[in-house]
Amino acid sequence: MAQLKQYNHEKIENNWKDKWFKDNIYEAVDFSEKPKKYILAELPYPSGKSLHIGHMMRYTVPEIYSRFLRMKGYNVLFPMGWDSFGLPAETYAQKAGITPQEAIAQAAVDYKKAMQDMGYAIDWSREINTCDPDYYKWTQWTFKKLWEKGLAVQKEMPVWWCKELGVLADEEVLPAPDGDGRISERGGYKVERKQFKQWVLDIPAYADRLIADLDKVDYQDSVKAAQKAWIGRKEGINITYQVLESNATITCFTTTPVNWGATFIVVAPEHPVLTALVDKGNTEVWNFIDRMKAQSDLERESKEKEGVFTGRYVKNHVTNKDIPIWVANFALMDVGTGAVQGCPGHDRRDFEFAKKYGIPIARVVVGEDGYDGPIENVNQVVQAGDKGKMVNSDFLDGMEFAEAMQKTMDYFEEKGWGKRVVTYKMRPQVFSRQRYWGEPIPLIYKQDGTIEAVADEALPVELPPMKNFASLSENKEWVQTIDSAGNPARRETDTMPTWAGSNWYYLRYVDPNNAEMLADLNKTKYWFPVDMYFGTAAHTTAHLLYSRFWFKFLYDIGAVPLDEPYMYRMSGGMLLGPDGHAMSKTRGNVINPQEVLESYGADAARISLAFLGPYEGTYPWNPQGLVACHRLVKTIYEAGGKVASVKAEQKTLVKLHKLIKKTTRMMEELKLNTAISEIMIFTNHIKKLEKISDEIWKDFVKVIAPFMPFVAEELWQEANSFGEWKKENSVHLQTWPKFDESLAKEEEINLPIQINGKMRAIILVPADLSEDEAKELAMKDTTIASHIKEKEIKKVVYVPNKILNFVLS
RNA sequence: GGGCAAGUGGCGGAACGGUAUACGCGUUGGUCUCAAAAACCAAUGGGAGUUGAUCCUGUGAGGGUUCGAAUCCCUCCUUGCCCACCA
Repeated sequence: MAQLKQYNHEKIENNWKDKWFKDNIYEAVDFSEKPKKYILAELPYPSGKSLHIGHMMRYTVPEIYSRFLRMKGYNVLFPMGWDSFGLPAETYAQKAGITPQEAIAQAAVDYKKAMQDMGYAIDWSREINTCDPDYYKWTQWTFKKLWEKGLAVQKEMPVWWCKELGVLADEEVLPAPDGDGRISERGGYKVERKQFKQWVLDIPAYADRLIADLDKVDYQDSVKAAQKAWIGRKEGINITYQVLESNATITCFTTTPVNWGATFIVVAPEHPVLTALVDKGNTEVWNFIDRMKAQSDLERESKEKEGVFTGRYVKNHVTNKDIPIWVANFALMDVGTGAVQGCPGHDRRDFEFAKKYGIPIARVVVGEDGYDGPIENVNQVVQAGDKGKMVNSDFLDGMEFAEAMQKTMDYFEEKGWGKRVVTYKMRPQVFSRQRYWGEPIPLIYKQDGTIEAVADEALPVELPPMKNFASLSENKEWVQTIDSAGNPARRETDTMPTWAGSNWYYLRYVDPNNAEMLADLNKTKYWFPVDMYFGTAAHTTAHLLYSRFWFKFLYDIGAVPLDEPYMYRMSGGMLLGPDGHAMSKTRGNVINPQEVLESYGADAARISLAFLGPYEGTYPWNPQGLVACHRLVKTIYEAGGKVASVKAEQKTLVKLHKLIKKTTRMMEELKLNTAISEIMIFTNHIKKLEKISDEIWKDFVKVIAPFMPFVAEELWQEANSFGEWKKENSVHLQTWPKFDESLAKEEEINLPIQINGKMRAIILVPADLSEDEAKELAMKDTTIASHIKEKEIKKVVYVPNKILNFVLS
């Protein structure tokens, strides 16, 4: 009589959690003989009480994958840490009425516990925390190097500002409910645009390398395309115009050969040339400029095109006509040169503007439709970059658009009117926040106004504890310091943005306690590059790009031995609420992971998350799926009661080896959902058996180990009758089972028979038939025979074990 | 407007150019039960039929390549994501 087993997930999970943790069974060993795999998942920023179920979805798949690799014989690094600086933590602390330090200390404990409850195979000896002074010492150190190399510079930038809260980040600002301007998310105060000095990182200096080195890595094409699009490299020409009756010049950037169609110039309201062009007394123009300056880029966009004529002209080099200079809202100071030559005949935006203000419209490009008559409506505008031929453009006439651009640039350079340039859409990235909760920027202002870096020995510049933690500038005592000469000086009170610490956290994992440098070069050499980087789709552009920049910089200063951190990137979607909408408290569709774990256990939670679909997808949470997964775990556990030392039954053996073969391939391809299907199929088979051979059982338990680590450990210990816990006896340190190709193969197969490519019958035949044997057996099938009758067989296509196709006349 | 994905049952999704819809959910019927739940068994793309061996049709639409297409190619449509008055 089979032993009756009762599945009690709570008991099983509590039994193993602590044992695994105490013995750190998932330790990643530096310089091990085994080949290494570095599996990285984006670290969470703790901004709530504990792990969200969305986090669990993001971590469970990489974690199962890392377990598989460990069992496959790799020395696996699967680390975890906390991205703890920045607004989310600060906001959470404020709501909870505690300091960010307290909030993070508690969150780290809670998040870690939640991950242990899920059974995550993390080497906790490598845990890092970006707000730990021993960590941010090196974030500051790297910033100092960036500053020394001239890659961190100060720049006047428009920022959001309000009297009550000071400078605010974009995400802290909301549109005002009455539609008039913006308000702060917290407090609802009126927010305005102001120019402030900000630290920026000159990431565009690395733009070409960031594009070129994509060839060194193996990201998906879509990820590479996104990286390139974000950088936005463009080749074009800067054309300089002399303003008539003035010393001033205006330089316009263009990528299109449409100078014969340029009928006006438009400059951004912030353009410095305006002071030279427009008289102080010209209130119409200045009022317009002031009104535009008060708006943000965000507000200016999506508004109707609006502009004012400055009263000045330039001469178009090629048409020799005087063309007017306008100021308009759609010209942006930080795109190109802040001035555009308006070519309304081919550019929809210029067209709308010209139409509105009665500026002449000239056609210089003919589209594929060949239409070259007068321009009456928007549909006749040939867009830049479109395939088209030049007309009304002197020596360019008849040329293709792209060729004409090259010729135009040659011509303008020859004449000295312009110069070829490369521009990037990517701009220097703002790197300072006027907030408390971030890494202090390790610079000081001397009495004479010059800037000096804090000495290496004085790093880290620690964040002083503050009760009211709005901004460091409020801490007068901390701000006062002395410079290297011993004179009074003032500390920089800006802190770094959230993404400072997350630019290099993956490096620290290889050597988390190093007090001498970011990470030992040999350890970095051993573990890097990251073999697989899992994260959310939202981080595939900016985070990936900025951290690649940061890493390249570290390479340039000799702090790391290679210049690309990640070999492969896997971007995942979101977990939605059961109703198919993003989880939110207001919708009331938030899933509480604690309840899931209590009711169904970690093993069921893990597989239900991995079973939803491929990692890349976005899925609604499926409560029924969870129940089904719980049933699967329970069935497997109870089947353990039927294990006996009996001879392996052939049929089951074949199914086992097919299971191993398929799951191995699926795990390698990261198709965890189908791997779980295979486990279900095998489980459906063994639950019908009277007795299960222990040899088969042990291999099966190893297969399920990465997916359901708790129940697998329990069953493994039982099956081997291990008494007292020993680390080396853990199922998770065993080797992934090998499959026997001859066993994984069916002896009899269903061979589909087609007539003219149409499926007509399936016959059960021995595997690996010759074509003649297959033909003979197929002919015996009545359906096939009736189809063929006396018709002539023109051709036979036979793919062994796959298909037999008769082509009839 | 640009870039990148993706369109398969009632739903999540399977399918190295070779049996379309594996696995799971849901639904329906059955077993068990006083009854319900749970569990188990069976059926489940649509249609026709002499309803247990058959046929037609079917992977967003339309073409093409092929003995054979969800899969490869072309055109179009739709959806999602990212970027965007980008000069």
